[in-house]
Amino acid sequence: MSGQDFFHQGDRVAVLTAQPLDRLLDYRAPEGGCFRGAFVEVPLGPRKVLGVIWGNGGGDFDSAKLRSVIRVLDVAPMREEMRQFLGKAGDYTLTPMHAMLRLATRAPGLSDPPSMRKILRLGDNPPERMTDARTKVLAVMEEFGGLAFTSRELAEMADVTPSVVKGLVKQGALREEETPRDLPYPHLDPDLPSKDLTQDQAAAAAALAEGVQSGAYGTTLLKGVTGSGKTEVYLEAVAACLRKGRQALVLLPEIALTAEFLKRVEQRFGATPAEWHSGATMTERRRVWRMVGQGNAQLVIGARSALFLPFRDLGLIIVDEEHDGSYKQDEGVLYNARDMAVLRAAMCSAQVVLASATPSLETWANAEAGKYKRVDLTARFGTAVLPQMRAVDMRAEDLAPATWISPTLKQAMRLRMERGEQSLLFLNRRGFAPVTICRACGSQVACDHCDARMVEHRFMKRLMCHQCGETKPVPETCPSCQVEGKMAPVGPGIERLGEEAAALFPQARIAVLSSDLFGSARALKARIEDIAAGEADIILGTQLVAKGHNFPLLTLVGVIDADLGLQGSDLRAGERSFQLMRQVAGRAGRAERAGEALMQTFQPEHPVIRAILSGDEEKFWRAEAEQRRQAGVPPFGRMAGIILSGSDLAQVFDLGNALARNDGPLRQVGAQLFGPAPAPIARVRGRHRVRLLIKADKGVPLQEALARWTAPFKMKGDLRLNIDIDPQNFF
DNA sequence: AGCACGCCGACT
DNA sequence: GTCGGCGTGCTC
Repeated sequence: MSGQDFFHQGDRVAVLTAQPLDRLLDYRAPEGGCFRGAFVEVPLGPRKVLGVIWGNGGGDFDSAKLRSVIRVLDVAPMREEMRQFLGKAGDYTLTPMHAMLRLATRAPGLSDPPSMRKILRLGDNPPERMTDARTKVLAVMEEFGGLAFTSRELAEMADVTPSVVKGLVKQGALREEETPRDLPYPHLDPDLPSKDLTQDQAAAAAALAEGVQSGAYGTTLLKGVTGSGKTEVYLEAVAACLRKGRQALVLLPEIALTAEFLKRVEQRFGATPAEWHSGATMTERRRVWRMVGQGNAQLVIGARSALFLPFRDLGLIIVDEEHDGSYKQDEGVLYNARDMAVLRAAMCSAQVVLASATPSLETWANAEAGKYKRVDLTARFGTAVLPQMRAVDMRAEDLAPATWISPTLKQAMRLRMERGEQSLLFLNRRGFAPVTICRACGSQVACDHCDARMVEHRFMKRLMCHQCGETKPVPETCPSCQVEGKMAPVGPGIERLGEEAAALFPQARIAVLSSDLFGSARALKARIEDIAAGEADIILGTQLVAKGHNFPLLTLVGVIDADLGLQGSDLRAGERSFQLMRQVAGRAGRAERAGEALMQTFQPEHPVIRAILSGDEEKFWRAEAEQRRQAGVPPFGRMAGIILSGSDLAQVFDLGNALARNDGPLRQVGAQLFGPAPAPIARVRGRHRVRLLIKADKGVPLQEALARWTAPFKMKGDLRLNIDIDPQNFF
């Protein structure tokens, strides 16, 4: 601990604001003084901004010019461990502190006083004249005496008009009270009966609970195949955490999954927990933020940004589907929520549970090295069994041009149709056709703003760039050679696959699940529920369907192009294909019927395909780990990506070359520099992008070297430099 | 981030 | 003459 924790009026204090200044500003402590960590409002130029008392003032600023903190805000002060967490996370990701503070204050109305509303309590004077309506109201008050209702809520619950309630208030039978509008979340009861756990599950739950009870930091990989009851198991860890009186956080990769998850929490703990994600309303966000800080929210279900909520006593973080790519933020502050969860837990002596059927190689290696504990769930819950996995060798299949469903797969689907079961076809390509080509000159339609091909979306009758979202009509004449009527779609997208399936099975009910076909997460969720209830015979899906939805009638999964993602220079391609296919295969046969997974591939002897089919995951990971170790890449070496962008390509490249010429600080730590080279998508929204890649041995102070290296470069005009530590895609 | 200051072009 | 373009720099 450095320095004092309380500052008297007039003391010099250093304040961190969310304004993009790369230093703290000194102020005088306000009337009444303030504690370190207090959220305050400070004058900055002509404005008032939010800040946090960070510590003693530095002193090199003219004291005559010092201004005073305006006031201390009425929210829980930032805790010491949170300040440390922000500092370390900022150091790790090379993010300036003002941006870290912004992450930690993503709630509206922090500088407003807590908003109030009128609620009703039982008064001292029973009403002189009793009526039926009045009896009903008072009965409700008796029954839920401890709870607070507004007059509208009370009237609704008692099934009377608001004027009855008003009359009772006037008589003094009820009295009005001002309370904060942001109410504590309902109490969750960890001692409600849990679902029956198998022996395997109970043992796993006990192991996790033991960690939580220790009250110390620890990370555990909870590895369980789809349907093994991971959720039930880690909810027991949550129960242990709640019993200890500490708060818990469950991170989910996909908003669409939260609704289903909330139901399970309610079943287990008797009430709904707090929810934090981008879709939440302002009011909800404000309530969550404040209640979490006061310790009045025991459990938060959230997206990755929930990691930056001001927990009062966080004891457990669950990262569900920890391998999911969406935990890596790829815009603004670049951080990986999985790694930040571990960091935050270490700072506040909490436990982390990384749950996945197909862990990331990083997590697998950490468990292997003994840095993480590992708990395996092997048996599938109930009577469900793992699907049979089989490759369909596409070289031997007789396929008509512009079709992608092999006879073998078709036959398997027909069988499901006859049995009244569901089939799912997986193709990770949105739209109708990934390429539109001119049959006269061979040119492909590209985006005008990016170096990406335009993807045809037939349902909206336009071409779309998946990079920037730009759309244009499908051209009649070739933009390149002006020949008319020769433009043709090439390759399959999920929509086109839908047409093929409809032609093969005209009587089947076909559901296409692709993110761009749904306006809202709500609509998507509703559709998924319908499908789970049997509202479709054939389901076609992109990435979306690989994410843990439960379809009881599903017994066949067909992977249309298992080779997608195997090729290319992306180091993680093998890992990703493996995870995706295991996950998708796990979709089949979750209930009592046995499932089957068919993978259409042109290279059935590829090690990744073989590892998936063999079902020997450990073998796959060991081989993959060995490859990475030899290449000296994560998790056995360190990497960082630099993305330079700007509207003028020459300027961007000049900067890249200047950086490469002056790489002294990098060479000092033995790091290698690659590039500059055009980024794979070299242009996004009219901005040119150039990429540099840095590779270093594990254990070198890479961040520090990067900071020293890039600091001398001033960004002129619209030039931007972004540093991505541990990049996910290092093309 | 905002918001000032400031130094050049085309208007009432 | 002055209104206004956005480059540069400051905010305790």
